[in-house]
Amino acid sequence: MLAIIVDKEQKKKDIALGTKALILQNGINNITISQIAKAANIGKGTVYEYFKNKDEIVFALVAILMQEHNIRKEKQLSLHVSTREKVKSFFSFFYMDEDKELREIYKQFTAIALSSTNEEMISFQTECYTLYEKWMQSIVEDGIAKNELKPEAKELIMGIFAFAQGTFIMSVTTKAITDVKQKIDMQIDILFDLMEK
Amino acid sequence: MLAIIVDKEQKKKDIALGTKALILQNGINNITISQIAKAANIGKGTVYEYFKNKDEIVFALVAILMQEHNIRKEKQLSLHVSTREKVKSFFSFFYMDEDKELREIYKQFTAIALSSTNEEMISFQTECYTLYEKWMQSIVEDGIAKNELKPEAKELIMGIFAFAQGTFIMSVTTKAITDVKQKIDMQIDILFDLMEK
DNA sequence: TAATAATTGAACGATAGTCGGTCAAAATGA
DNA sequence: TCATTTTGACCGACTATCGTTCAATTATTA
Repeated sequence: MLAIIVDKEQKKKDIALGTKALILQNGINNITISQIAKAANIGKGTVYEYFKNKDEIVFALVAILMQEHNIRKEKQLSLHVSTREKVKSFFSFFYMDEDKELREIYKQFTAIALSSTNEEMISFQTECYTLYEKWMQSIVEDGIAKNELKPEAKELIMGIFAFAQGTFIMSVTTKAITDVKQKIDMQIDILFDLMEK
Repeated sequence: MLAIIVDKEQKKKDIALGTKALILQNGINNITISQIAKAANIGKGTVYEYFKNKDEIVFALVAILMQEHNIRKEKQLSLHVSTREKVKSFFSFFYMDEDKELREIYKQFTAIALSSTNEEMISFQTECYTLYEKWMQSIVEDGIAKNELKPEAKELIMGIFAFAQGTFIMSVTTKAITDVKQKIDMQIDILFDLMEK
């Protein structure tokens, strides 16, 4: 009765990852579905069995890479001891060389998320934000419990998240911000100097 | 020698403003050049006499509206006395109802700026950022001179700019941030409580 | 072999961008 | 003043491209 059951989710991942290099090099807006199909070794029509359109491929790709990133990040965070270093390490995504590719995909995804109003994309971003919020809060609460930080720190910390996000966007869209690491680290240092007991 | 001399810059503005409603309602990606031409009461070919593509129209539009906004903002800022209120007022762009339309255009423009690498757009954004940086610094230096603020404030303030930018992006792309005004005002209040002498 | 899943690329439709031509205003000059 | 020339502005039919659909084909399993 049943024929091959292809693991649709796995195949989606394979296709998305197969087009990663192409998307990184040219940007999703500068490549065609035919190119994508060729890169993923499938027919043009097959692309549409798995994705509604080009944007969804970037979405799938960012979701895959983010998930991998989150696993790495969680491990990375556990390596640090001081609250300040944990927080700095958390935001290293925005400048570390090893995350360069993900940043590029994330940039393109942000552009898509800003121009379309896709409920799934919003949910995904919300989930990411909520996860990071959870991490951050546990880091800070830990710091407060250890008597390293003033209680006001809790409110400020999520602000750093928005700050880093904004710094990243501006580093891409202006010439005013060249050294993202310096910018983020400095802000964290100033805030911690104010927040520490 | 010359025939009809149309003020090209003025006409560009007229066309861009003529399509404003259309772009606000549907988003630049969901309208055609033909619709744009019709909205601006010109032929399709004429659009290309003034703009290279659709994205450039959004760029022109955001530039026009930003300029107007900056004039309004400068006046607005002069109405406040306390440094804290000046800073709050500066960022009201991100939530005030009167700036709603500009925010929508700005959102679409940001999406474009993130996906294309257009030197003119980058220059424009850099100029805007530089202008705001100048304003901000003069506000803060004033506060420091009046002995309202600690000298560290200078470094922190531009951080609020990135913070507001990031908050705006996240309010659009997630469900996690609903009240942008509350978020921004709160952050400014906490920071000022720390920065004030 | 039958039934269904998966795949495919040719065909379609939409549209961004081009191009040759038209027009009217301005410049020329007699 | 007025005929002629020049030129900028405007336009929409046309073209090439590309996203998307779908009928036909192939692969797989029972």
